[in-house]
Amino acid sequence: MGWERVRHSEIPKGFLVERARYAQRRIAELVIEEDFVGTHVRRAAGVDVSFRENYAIGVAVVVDRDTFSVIDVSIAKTEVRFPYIPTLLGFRETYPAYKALKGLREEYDVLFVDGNGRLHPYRAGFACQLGLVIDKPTIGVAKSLLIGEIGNWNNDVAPVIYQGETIGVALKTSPRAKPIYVSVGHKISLWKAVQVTRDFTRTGLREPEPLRQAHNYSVKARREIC
DNA sequence: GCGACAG
DNA sequence: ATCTTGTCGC
Repeated sequence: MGWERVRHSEIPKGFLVERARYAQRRIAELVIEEDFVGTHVRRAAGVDVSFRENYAIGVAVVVDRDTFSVIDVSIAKTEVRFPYIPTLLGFRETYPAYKALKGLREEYDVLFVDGNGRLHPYRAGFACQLGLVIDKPTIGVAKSLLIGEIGNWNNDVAPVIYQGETIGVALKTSPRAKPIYVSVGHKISLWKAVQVTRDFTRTGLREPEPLRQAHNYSVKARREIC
């Protein structure tokens, strides 16, 4: 390492990228890739964050697996405190996402996060950061590839390899759509994460329902609350 | 050094 | 992510 150029202008005073990397190395050590989810995953939460002017709107929902219905919604508004910088997404979105999740009244077995988990240059993406804070099984789902190369497809799945290691999976949930990228956030194995993602994705739709719903509510909330 | 780069 | 209307197609 040694060099790191990052958009400097919008970074808050006192924030050192070097310290963020230190935190990420620590996060990477703390993440657990073993399954803490039971065989029956009945409820999943999903979080999404949208922005408007200098505000971030975090939305969390809980979805029932059998009916795909939304049984709880929580919305939180915070001030934006950090710019968007690839590989540092967690420092921008963890706080609003956390606040939204804390507002949920219903329980959930697993959490879906809109962004990568271990599929990150330091193996410490947004989903890992949030997963550790929430301390629940967490799955990262990104809509485009941040790093790595896609290996051989086996039906609808392909490993995402980075530095010789499979740290994510490309998943074609819908035949025509581009794949989504699944990776471990916390307390779950990669393969269980893929299975649960499948279980919560409605046929014909690209994203798992908790994330789709969280995003929908997030778009609505942005114009009603701001 | 160049280019790429989750949301 | 956000700024934005209609429009082509299943």
